[in-house]
Amino acid sequence: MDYQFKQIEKDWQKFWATNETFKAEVDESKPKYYVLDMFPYPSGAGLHVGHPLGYIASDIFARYKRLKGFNVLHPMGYDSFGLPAEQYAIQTGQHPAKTTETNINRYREQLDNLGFSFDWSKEVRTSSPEYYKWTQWIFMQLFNSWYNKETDKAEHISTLIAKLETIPAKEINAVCDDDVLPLLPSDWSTMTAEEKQAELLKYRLTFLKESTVNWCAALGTVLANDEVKDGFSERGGHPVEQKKMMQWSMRITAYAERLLQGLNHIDWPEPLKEMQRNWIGKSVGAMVKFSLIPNPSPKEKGAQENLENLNDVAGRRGYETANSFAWDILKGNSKENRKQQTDAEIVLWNELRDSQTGFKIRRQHVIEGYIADFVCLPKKLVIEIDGGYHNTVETIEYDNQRTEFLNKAGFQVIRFTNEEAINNTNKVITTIKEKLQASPSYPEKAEPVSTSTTQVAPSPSEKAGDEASFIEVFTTRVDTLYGVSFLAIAPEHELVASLTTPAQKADIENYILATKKKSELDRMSDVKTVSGAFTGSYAINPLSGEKVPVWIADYVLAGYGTGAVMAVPSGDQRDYLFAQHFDLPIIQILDAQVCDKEADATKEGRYINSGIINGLSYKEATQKIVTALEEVGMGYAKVNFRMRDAIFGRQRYWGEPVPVYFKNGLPYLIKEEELPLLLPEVDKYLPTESGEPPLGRAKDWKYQDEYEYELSTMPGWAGSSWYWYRYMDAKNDAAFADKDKIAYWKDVDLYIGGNEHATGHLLYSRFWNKFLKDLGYVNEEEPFKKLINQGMIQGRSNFVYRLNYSVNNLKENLENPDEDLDKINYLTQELPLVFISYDLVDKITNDADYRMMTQNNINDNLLSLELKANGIEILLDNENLITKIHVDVNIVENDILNIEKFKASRPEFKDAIFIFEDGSNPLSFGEGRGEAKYVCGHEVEKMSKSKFNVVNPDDLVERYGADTLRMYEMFLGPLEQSKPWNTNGIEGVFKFLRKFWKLFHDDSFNFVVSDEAPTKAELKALHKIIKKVEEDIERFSFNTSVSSFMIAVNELTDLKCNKRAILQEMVILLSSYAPHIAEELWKQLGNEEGTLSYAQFPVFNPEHLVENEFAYPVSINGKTKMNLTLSLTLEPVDVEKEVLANEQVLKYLDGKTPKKVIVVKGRIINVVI
RNA sequence: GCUCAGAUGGUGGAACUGGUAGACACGCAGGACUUAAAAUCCUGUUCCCGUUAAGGGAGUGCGGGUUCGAUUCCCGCUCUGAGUACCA
Repeated sequence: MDYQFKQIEKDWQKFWATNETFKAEVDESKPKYYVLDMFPYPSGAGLHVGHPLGYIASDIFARYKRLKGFNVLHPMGYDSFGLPAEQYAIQTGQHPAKTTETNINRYREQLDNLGFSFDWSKEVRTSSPEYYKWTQWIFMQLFNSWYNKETDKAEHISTLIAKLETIPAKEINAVCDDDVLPLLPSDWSTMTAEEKQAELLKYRLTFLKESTVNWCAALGTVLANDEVKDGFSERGGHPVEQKKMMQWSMRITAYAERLLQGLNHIDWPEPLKEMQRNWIGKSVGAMVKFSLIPNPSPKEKGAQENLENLNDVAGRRGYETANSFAWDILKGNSKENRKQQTDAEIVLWNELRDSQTGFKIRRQHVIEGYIADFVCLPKKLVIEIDGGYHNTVETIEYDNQRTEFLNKAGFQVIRFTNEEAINNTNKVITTIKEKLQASPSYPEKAEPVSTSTTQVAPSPSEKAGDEASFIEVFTTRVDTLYGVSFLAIAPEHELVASLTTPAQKADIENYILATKKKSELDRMSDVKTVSGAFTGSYAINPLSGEKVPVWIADYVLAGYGTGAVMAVPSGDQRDYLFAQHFDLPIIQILDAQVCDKEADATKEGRYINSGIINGLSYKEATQKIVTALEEVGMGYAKVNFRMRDAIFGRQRYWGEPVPVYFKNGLPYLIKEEELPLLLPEVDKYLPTESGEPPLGRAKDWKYQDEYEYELSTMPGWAGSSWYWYRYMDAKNDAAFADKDKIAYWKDVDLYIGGNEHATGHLLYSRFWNKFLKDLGYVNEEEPFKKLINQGMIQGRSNFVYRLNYSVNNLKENLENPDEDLDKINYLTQELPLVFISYDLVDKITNDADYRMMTQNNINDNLLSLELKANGIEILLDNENLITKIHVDVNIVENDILNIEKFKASRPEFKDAIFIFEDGSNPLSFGEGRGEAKYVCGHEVEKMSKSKFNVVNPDDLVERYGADTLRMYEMFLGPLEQSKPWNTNGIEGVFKFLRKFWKLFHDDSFNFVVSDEAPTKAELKALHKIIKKVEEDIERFSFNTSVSSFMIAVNELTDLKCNKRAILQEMVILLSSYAPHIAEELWKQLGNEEGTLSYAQFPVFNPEHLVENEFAYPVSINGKTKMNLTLSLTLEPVDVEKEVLANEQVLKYLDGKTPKKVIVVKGRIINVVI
């Protein structure tokens, strides 16, 4: 019989399932090997042709390792909690468990179709209670643990309590929240149980904390940072906003350093490791304090706090802000000022008080951060008396700004000098009276006290008295400290208000406003524009003592480091641009630095202009500066991480319930024996009316009928962060996996999956693994020793090109317009669509003659004589000539459209006509005459239903069989490389398998294998492929071994080889790639059924490849000219003699003597002339 | 912008430590078998010059370099893809 792949594949899939051929149990006599695929989320769409790529590769490897004598664990399961099932549940009311079950069954069917050697007895589903019981259990362990920096590992919370009982909390070296109390053992002992519980929460590895989260209202859930793209949810593209919520978090930051270091010891693709490094974002640097120079106007100290209210007074509504606090301070200041009045003020006050002018005048009155000497509110007139010091350029400038500001606020300002007020009091009073009378009246407004309290107000201690005396910055280049020419702080920085001098108030205010208006997106896309504003304040460089200005700039992020940077224009490009733009100094600090055009961040050379480090190198300088800073208490070395703690709660139904209940607002774990905490039933999968998560709908769902359970569920990554351990012992009821089994299987030797998990799953998994190791439950520091990212399979879309035309029905030419028009409409409606072959698209677009010819042709063929007689004409639409339409790739073969199927695919295509590729016959009807073909265009796009480019593996299995599909997917190219799917080459692989089958059978398909001894050539062909396949699999180069198989089979076919000694070995070699056909032939060869999977991989014998002759390529000056067959026993010297004696070579030499002859034995000969 | 990966015929790709570039396969062209089609088999297929042949020349994104010899190593550039986003 011919190669009957359908029957063969069905039979063997059944055999493997019934006999549990691939069941793996602990077997100390064999070395273990663990091959794992990143487990799938069973979506409703099923598998497309891209999904199995990694599974096929891992399956080949697993089967290969079995043949090599390893005990292979190769399991599969489902990450079955997740959003899509829940979305579907919300839409249809179906329980997500039900749809999940349906989807899993479909996945399983598709996977079974491909002949994978999974040990299905170990299948897991994260959504089954037997599984999530242990996810909850691990959560409880995390809750009961803290991170001890001294031992550098997680420990049970009891060791922390023991410490709190004996030593001050300050001496405990823990990773914890910022706000832990500085407790003494005596404090701890007097605390109530609840107070203790509240305090311990700040140390636990999973903890409740108010966090800013990415809230997606449309999805009704919180998203992780990596689920948000440009302010929109990755899934569904809904807007995401920042919202403060009480959230469960995981203290992954405790492991930042270990997660980083671990990367150096695992065999993962470099880009993936790089992504994790970036994500962790370690920067080694120093904290440096810059002292602030007190504000130039102590009189108005504190006034600036009220800055933001300016907008209200000026009639512009700014953002809401709070400043009752500032108001109080200012009032305090103004009272202070009244006690210290100048003589001039006293004189004037005597004339102005008690409405002597006819208007009520107030003195030392606060107007939006300024204290006016006198003011008449109903007339909005300010009277200022300038003291003796009001004569320098600066103070004049200052006064002008002050006037300008008050004008903006709607006030008129008149000024008198001290002298005028004292010596010419009457004249001054008259002027004031005149001014008052001339001014329009305004209703007197209430004192401007804002009531809003949303803005974070600095704490009182920061403001009054010791108001921030320094700015702290984080820097990774502390060696550049002498190159600092300004400080830049984030516009949101808490010191902005107090640093701003009155003169700069308007500038700063406008800048902050402008910054706020810019959306996140603008700020990201508009990186190049330099912007900022000067606060008017100065700070002091702690080592050089230089005075540097403090600016605000939006390139400084409030959320990173301290929200302030020391700007070194010579070494940092952003600082450089900023300095250039605002004309700030650029100080060169290294002799090797070139910074006349742009910043140069070099660490090379010796320091200049750098005080104590002049002449030193980078390393010495860094050390010296840190030491110097530490000595004066102005800085210290510090490591910063970008990674934040992971938020661990989702306001969702379809996830693991958190095993926690609340008593008096504090969280407590349920008892371990109460696990699993089952997901309760709810009537709807939506939030409650009060905005609580769906679990809030569960009826009578209370712990011990009394206490509220936690209502959020765990995020998608919870279940997948430890699943590889569950596979080791999937059914265990007493532990997440048995200790002995964990000790045997250890870790995953080969992990294959897509790189979309780079910073999510793979980081969290490593974190949980390290945690479980700290507690002694597992033994390996890293869970996935080797990891391969399979490339994405993209779609390859096909297109047809519709020619657009219109009908010109010369209505006015008709004899009987109404009647004829009906007829015409009827007839023209029948006109078919016209499609033009892809290779003619350019021609018809650019070639007017061809276009005209085509139009005539269409007219001739499509219009009846009657219509033509009536002046009806078809006109090509030159404006919009061609419409490109996606066509289902499944009715296109090698870019040639199957016209029959195309016509049947949609009613409007039924009568379509085609302009075929041959062009000689520009318009062809029907099925294509003779050789005519309709060629489709193509493009690489995402594989998706809407693009009609989805290829379903089931269809290909149906047509060619699983073995062919498996080999073809590998044949497509290197596993790691992304590539578009194209079914075009699959025939070649199918032919190969049939050819292989034929080696065992005669022309009438009778099984004919001979027991004769193989020839030398046959052995050579065999051992060549043994070597090649072994090498290829070991380096995961599956595509090249498929080619080699083809070469081997071609060779054996040419040799007409049907020797058992060769073919049986070939069967074993091929069995990991094409297991079904191999099993069938193995059986036909007379072997026991099912033993193939555990047969011995053929042993390579190099003797069979030894040659005694070699056809040396001979090059003249490096260009290959000819081949020369010589014995391999000849040494280079003799080879050279032979070469130079050769006639052909002499011809090339053309009488010249070669300068040099290079001979590489068994490789090449090169003659240099 | 930064980081990483990549660029080879009409197409997918091969060439592993520098040693015959284009293996293997698809497609295409021609042929055999067939009443015909499918299937199968055979031949050719990097480009250019040479009618055929013999033969010659160019050629692995571009420009240089190292070398007897470079797809492979080095320097500079262009383009494509991925990740990241003002991280101090």
